[in-house]
Amino acid sequence: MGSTSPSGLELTMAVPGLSSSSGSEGGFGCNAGHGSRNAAMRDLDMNQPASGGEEEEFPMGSVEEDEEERGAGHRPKKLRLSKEQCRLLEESFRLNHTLTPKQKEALAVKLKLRPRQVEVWFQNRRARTKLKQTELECEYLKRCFGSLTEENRRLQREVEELRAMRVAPPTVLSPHTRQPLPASALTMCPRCERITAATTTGAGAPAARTPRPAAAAANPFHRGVPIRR
DNA sequence: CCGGTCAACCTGATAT
DNA sequence: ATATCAGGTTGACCGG
Repeated sequence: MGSTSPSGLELTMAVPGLSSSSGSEGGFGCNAGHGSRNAAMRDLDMNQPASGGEEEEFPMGSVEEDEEERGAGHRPKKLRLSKEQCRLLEESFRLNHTLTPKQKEALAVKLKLRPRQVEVWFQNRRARTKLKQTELECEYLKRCFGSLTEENRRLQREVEELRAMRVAPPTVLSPHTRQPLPASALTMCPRCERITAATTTGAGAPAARTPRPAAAAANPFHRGVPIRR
């Protein structure tokens, strides 16, 4: 739908290429919710006894009022936290994702909320942060899967081509004995792209090399991987 | 505390 | 302009 995702969650993700956000902006919902949700509209909610003009810092209707409604058997009208309440909650969440009972109490007093409401807010915030993070990880893994699948397909094709070509492995002579080495004893030097005898001492001393076949460019032996048969 | 869920509330799109 | 709808957000609750 049209709504831009408002969840400006601060996410830390152990996923390459997905660095966590700055965390400075936005926070979780509240007035940031639904993109352009304007404050005028928002704070005319049940929290506000319709005070015109400037936003009230901590709209009441949260602490005591809903007790009766709860008793009456239906949910109390939904509380909407003010910008300021959200800001403070976000701020303390940034400092700490969990609250000690003392902190909870203090924050509740400061925000004119019940400690239970503060507690619930933190629980929801943790849960939704985690959810968002999981979604990101999921996206990342999907991309990984995609590129690995593609790579796999490519390699399969290469194997098929190779099989079709039926190329004989190059003959490499031992630098010591001047006798042909078995293919299993050969590796491809990734640096110089030469086939070397794996057993050769003296780092990468290039072995005598047979001339490249015509299709050298496409020669799959030149991939920097050990050559096996 | 967490995960799942409910339900109030909000927004943008579309129909009338 | 207004009503309606679909879908997203978020405060609250429940069971484990």
